[in-house]
Parts: sequence; structure tokens; C-alpha cells
Amino acid sequence: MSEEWSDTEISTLLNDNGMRATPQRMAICKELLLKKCHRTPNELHEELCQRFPTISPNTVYLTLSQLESSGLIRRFYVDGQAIYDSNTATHDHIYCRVCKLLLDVGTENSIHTPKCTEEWSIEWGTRVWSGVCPKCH
Amino acid sequence: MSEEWSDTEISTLLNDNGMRATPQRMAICKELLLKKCHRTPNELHEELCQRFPTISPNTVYLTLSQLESSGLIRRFYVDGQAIYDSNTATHDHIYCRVCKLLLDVGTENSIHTPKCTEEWSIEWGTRVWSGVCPKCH
DNA sequence: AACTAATTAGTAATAACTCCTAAATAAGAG
DNA sequence: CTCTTATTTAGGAGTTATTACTAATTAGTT
Repeated sequence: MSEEWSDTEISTLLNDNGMRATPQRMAICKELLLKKCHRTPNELHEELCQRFPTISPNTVYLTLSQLESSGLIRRFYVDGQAIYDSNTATHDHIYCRVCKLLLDVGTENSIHTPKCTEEWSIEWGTRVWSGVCPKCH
Repeated sequence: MSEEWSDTEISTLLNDNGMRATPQRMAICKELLLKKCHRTPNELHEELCQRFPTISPNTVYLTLSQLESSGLIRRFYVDGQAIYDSNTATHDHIYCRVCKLLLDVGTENSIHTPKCTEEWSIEWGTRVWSGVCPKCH
């Protein structure tokens, strides 16, 4: 994936995955795909409200769900909260249970896929390490 | 941890962790700790209703939360659903997104703790691999 | 430019979980 | 063994994240 996305590139990406390039959807993609980042649906909705004051949470949920079905983003949960991640490569996370900070983290040998599961088709995996960050102890 | 737990052992375990050994709580511990297993709060509640027809979901939620605070069980989330795990050792899981099957799984080198995080105090970590199980494809 | 299926915003509904309170009870003190 | 008290319980109310539904709008094709 390139670091920079033009409007036409995002538009094409959406169309290639069977989605129409509406302004709302373009904005969601820019917010998520341009930066390799984590977002909750609610965080995204609040950010988008600045440019689209009437955008509904529903639209955000729906778009995120479609992007995930297309494999363009991943979803996982931390403390019961859905997190969408534009970094689709298998990687680990580290989570501070005090301040809720969530970061990508490198782990040695972390991308080994499971043993004893030849017959499964594994699509992806993520790990969350929980603890307390430097600032919180 | 031993494989078998007597009533007195569970009772002592609870008291050692500042919890009273009520019949409801004993039953929850037996259900979770006796078998190394995964349970959702709702699954547990339904199981306990057979012996305690009036037990409230609230009691189950509260007890699970206390057991987790004591480190006797772990909580993580799959597809937005809380899962309590009586296997507190760091290990991985494999999840079928079709039939919702969730299994423990061995992964090579999977328990390496994260690099570059000297200042964090890591308490535990779990990984979930997502895909489709043999029966579902 | 017109057409049509996809998309949107808004509202209602659901599910999981938490908060609150009065009654019941486990466990220590006497 | 009984008394006492802080913990625990059940039940109901409240909250939050998410999904379902619907009518109006719109992107992208013809």
C-alpha cells in the first residue's frame, strides 16, 4: 500500500470493491487509510461530523463493515470496544488498562500461524497484550 | 493448578481472594475452574439457572469480574462478545467466523512478550486467529 | 439527461452490560 | 452457638454500542 492516496485512487479502490464513492465514504477512507491507525466507530463518527454535520453513526458502521468484508481494514475488540485497524498485516497490540492507550507493537516471531490446524483456513490474527503503560505507574 | 477441586479448596481459594464462598459463587467456580474452558457470561448464567433458578445475570457478571480482578480467570473479546477463560496461561485461540467455534491452539513461539516495551508492565496477552474451520468450508 | 440500484439519515429496536436498592446471608466476634 | 455486620444477592432500571428498518437521495451507468 502506498503512503499517499489521491481522491481518484480511493474512488477506484472503492469501486473495485463494489462500493460507490460517496463523499462520506471517501472521507471515512481518508481518515482510516491515509494514516495507519486505530479508530472506534464513535471516534470516526465524531471526526466526520466536522465535515458532514448530519452524517449518521449508522453510515459509519455500515461503511466500516463493508470495508472490513473487503479486507481493506480489520476489526478486533479491546475491553468490549470495537477497534478498526487500517494496518491489515498480522501484528500485535499493547494496551494500557488504565489510560486505554493502544499501540502497535513488535513481537518476536509473532506472525507464526497456528500449528495443528491444517484444515482451517486462517485469514488473519491479532494479539493484544494488556498491562500498564509507563505513564500510568 | 490441580486438575480436581474440592469444595473446601474452592472455598479457601475464594476466601484467600477476599470473596465469600456463597453457593452461587462456588457453582460458578466449579463450572469455570474445574474444566479449562471458555464461557460467555450468558452461557454461564444459563448453566447456573439449572441449579439456581433465580440466579440473576448480575450475580454472574459481578462474580466473573471479581474472579478476573483476582487473576483467577481472564477475559477477552471475540466478535464483540466477552469470553472468560479459566486457562490463565498466555495462549492463542482460533475462531471460526462461520460457526463461532473457539478453540485453544498452539502457536510456535507465541508467548514471547513484546519488544520495545521495557517500561510497560505486561500482565498477560492473548491472540485470536480468525478464519473458517474444517466443517464450515 | 434519465434510470436504477446503492446509499444515506433518521428513528426504532436489540443486546450486553452496569448501576442501584432492599432483603438475605457468610463469616468472624463474643 | 448466637449475634452482628459487611458482603452478597435478585430484581429492576438505566446505559451504551450496535443493528434493523424505511423513505428520500444520489452515484454511476445507459
